[in-house]
Amino acid sequence: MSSPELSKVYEPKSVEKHWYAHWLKKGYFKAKAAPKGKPYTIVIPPPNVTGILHMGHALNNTLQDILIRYKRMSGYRTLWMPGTDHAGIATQNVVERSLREEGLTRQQLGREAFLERVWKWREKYGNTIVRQLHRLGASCDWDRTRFTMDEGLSEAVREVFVRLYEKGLIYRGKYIINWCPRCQTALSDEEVQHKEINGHLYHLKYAIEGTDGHVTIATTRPETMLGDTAVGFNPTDERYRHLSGRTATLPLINRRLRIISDESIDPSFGTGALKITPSHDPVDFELARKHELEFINILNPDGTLNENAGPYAGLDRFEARRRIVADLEDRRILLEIKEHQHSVGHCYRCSTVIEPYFSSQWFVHMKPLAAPAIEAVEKERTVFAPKRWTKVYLDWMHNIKDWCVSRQIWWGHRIPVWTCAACRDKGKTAAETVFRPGQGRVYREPGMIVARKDPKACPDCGGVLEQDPDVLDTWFSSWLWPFSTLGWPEKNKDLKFFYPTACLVTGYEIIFFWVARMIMSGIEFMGREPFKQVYIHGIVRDETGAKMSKSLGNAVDPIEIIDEFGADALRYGIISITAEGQDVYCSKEKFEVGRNFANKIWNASRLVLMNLDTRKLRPSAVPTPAQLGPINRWIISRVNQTAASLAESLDRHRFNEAASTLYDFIWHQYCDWYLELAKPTMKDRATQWTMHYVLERTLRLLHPFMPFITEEIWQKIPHKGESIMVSEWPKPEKRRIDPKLETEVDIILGEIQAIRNVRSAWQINPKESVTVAVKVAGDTELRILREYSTYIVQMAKVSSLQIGKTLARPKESAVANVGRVETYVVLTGLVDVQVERQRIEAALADVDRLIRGLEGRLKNEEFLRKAPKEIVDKERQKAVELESRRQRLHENLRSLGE
RNA sequence: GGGCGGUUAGCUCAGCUGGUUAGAGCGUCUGAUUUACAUUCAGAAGGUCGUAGGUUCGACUCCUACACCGCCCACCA
Repeated sequence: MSSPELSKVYEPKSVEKHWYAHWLKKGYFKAKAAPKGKPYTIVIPPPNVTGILHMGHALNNTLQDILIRYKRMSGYRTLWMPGTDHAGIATQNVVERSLREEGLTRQQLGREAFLERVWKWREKYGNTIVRQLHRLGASCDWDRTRFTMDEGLSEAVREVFVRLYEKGLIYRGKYIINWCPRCQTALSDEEVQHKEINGHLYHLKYAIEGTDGHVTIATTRPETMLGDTAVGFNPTDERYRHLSGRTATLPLINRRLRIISDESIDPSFGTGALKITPSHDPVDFELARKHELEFINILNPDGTLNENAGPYAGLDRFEARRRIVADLEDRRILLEIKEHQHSVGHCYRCSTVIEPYFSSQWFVHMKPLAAPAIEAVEKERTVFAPKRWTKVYLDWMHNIKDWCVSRQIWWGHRIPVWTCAACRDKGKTAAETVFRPGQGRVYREPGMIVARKDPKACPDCGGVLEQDPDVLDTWFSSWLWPFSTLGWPEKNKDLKFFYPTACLVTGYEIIFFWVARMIMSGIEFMGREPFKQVYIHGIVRDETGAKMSKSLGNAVDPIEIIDEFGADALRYGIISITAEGQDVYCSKEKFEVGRNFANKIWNASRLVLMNLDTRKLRPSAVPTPAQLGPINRWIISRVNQTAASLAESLDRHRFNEAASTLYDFIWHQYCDWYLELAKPTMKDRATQWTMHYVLERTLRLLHPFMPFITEEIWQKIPHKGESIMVSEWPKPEKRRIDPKLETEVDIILGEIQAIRNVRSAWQINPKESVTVAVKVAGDTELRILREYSTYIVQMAKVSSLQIGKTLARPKESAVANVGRVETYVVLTGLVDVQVERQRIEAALADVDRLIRGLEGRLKNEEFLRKAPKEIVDKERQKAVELESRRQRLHENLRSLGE
């Protein structure tokens, strides 16, 4: 950079662009495996290719970048692995929407042409989020960017499918699954969001064949009655026992229904009698299997009713509900409609009400995979932070269900299963009816082939093969992310060096979807859990607590914040409000704090640069302690103390604490106190050396949080090395930490504040100097105050300062008490006795209150006996101090009376 | 139905293993400003830490119950 001068206000835009390009060019983000190095790996939670950066991403990625930059500076071989996720359903939806604007459907286009469109779409828009991450300052190794649909990762998916299949953990089965009629695909249980809905409970009367009687059932979905094949009740239920073995008649279409009894039916719900719809309800499905009932599917994949619905065929499910309710009412079959709140499943991608749907799908049997993953967390080989998520994880894992992995969409990894129609037709039994997953037996169907490489023809008969039309759940590729991105199944150096990763940073909404499954796959395929720590952060919400979303229009756009305030301000702002694991409430104003902070740092640096004689300053020529003097030594001690507490905060993932430690140090200690104290001596070598030492160190400490501004300033002040981002993380220099000195300086700062307080209370013009007398109790204070008196004079605008142990209170003076020091500020002609009396009395009341509390404790035998000695001593000392202050205040009051 | 998180200054939130005179930012009020910064400086006001019990020498902090807000899980036909 040419000119060492800084502009008056920090302008992030050009700075950010310049340094990010520079870092990229220099290859600082690149990770190289080196057998002797210590690895530190983070894999990015791959954002959807369809995604645009929102505040959740900003938080998630800032956290990762802080860790990575911190560890990089600390000497680790860091790899932050980036990439994106093909997001099957979401991406397909987006592309279909754009097709619809052209009046087209994917079916009209056909599978291949549609997929071409998706790839084109991804070429055009898929990089948006990556570019946005650049603007955030993310130091990912971009050359390694992976995509879940690229060649290598697709190979990993195949390999995993086949291995699991060969282990007998993958099978096809006909089950009730969750069906989204809009996306027209199966969903896993995790992809269903349950919402409380105010619905209705309909009581319907089913006639009993051969009698005049009837049975009344209750249902929330009356349209499903068309799929009923039985009626049930609890065997202990006296009301219905007489119906055992009889037959009921389904209204409207007069189907004959068996009447069964089963313990699982709750007699206290509704009427105690249950209509059984095996194809459209998971509970009924189980009952039907047990009692060997008939399965009747009444739905088309798009949610309309099919030919089994008789007169209602072709109607949409909700329209059918209205019509059926009306018809039942007409025929006096509908006895009652009750308000009824219940939870209804919705598609997590499009919010459509899902239907339990009977169909043939591929499943992964999870129990055997879960067992070692449970152990990994129980034995703390993988640790959650905050800890409470451990239980959430374990509960889910202990109750894990088989994973439905087939999706009836086109965008995704095609299921590597083929069927030879000829061989299938020759086969006699359907193997799936006897297959038991997890028994070490491999699932087989006649004519079925599962293969790593696309087979050309049937290996048995040479006949034509047809591939399963379905694709795999997107999470079936994401769960391999920590090792598939490193080249697995190939064995290579990177995989060996960078796996397992150090820390996974993510939000709690994907613990089941992603985190748990990665732990399982990591152990299964790599033999080791994929990360040592899982840091779970909160979700970003708006100021009313609503989840931010584009559709609600409440989203604060991170890119807008970067444009207006700068990336560092965004990063600082979002981190400063992130208490461990707590949700984040976000509004634009929060980022002003970050901008102001950046500006403060900028201007402090300007001041330092304006005064620094960069030609004469030799950072290596350390002044002696005597040359430095107390104030320089104080700030040097402080910065090292700050470095120590910062490292601790970071290691414990207390990011907001780390942020506020830096804020407080830079703003209040370095700027407000040190630089102001140092102003008169800024041309001195000791001060110059100190200003620079502290600033340079501070910039490095701050760099992981605010990478751009720190690089910009660092480059303009004397420094060692070519970039702050590859400079060394400042370890605290313990020998420069001096707690005794800090206590002394604190007394002086308190003294200055006390005088300022008096001045302000009496409205003394800041330009006017005051005469001050300070009475101290002991020799220590006397020494300290004398030693630092020039600073008091300077900072509190004092013209004459008297210090002594036996001073009389000057006439017409106001008094301030701090610790064991009493300060008189002369206010000739200003003192209003009444006002001063009130001030002293207020202070006295305060002291009295504290003394009462202390005395209570010190008179308490048990306290004296049971409390630790240090605490008791501390309290005693406090009591002595407060007592002397009380006396002084009383004296002050008396002297007012003159 | 089970579980989790929250309830602290007007607002938004820190406060980690019990011992401080309970903190910050924003907002409010008082005052300042010919060069580091008004994206600023100095000072101030403002809190019975959701409620009720309990443990303890000592509770914002630990325990129990309750209330309200939010979230997650569960086959509430």
